Amino acid sequence: MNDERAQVADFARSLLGRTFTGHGVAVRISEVEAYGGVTDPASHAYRRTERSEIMYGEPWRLYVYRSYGLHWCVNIVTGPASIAGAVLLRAGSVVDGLALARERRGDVPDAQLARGPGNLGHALAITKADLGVDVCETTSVHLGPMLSTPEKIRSGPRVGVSRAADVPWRFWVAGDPSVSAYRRNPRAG
DNA sequence: TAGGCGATGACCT
DNA sequence: GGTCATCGCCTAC
Repeated sequence: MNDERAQVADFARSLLGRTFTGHGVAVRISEVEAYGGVTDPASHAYRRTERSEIMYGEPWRLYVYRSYGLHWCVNIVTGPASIAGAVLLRAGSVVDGLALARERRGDVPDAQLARGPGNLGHALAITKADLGVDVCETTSVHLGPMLSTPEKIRSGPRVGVSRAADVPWRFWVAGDPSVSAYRRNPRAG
């Protein structure tokens, strides 16, 4: 089981530096969080419900959910299906479609266009309509190639989760200005 | 069927 | 540093 959990963390790290395109805007991924599925109390897949069902299926699918009624958060299902792992895309820097991203996000500094999971989803115009798409297919939402290997990857506790908050499964590119600030969930103890 | 709560972000002091 | 908007989903009744 530990090996499978390590796979999810490796998957998360491997996404850093890759591009992710959503409806005409592309970002270079700078921050992610890994969720270990059935063995991870912080994961939506910890309980198998209709919503989390997609994480028990094929890897490379998009899992989109709404947070606090306002924000769309973007996850990539990693597999293996036996543990229902997924990786949350938390932040990135816009590398293509800058004008469109600015239009969607309004008057904010470029480094903040896709800073934080809600903002990233907004900049890429990801909604529930994109739930379940295969990100390896070159459609309006897809995962692109590695732009450049990140020089230094750092890790730390995940942001905002109230359970298993001390598991260091947040990974980010050191020094990247688009990485969001760490904030601990007040319920995490 | 009702109530509680959250993998957030923006704005306030 | 603290507060709050806002609504879909999950759980308990």
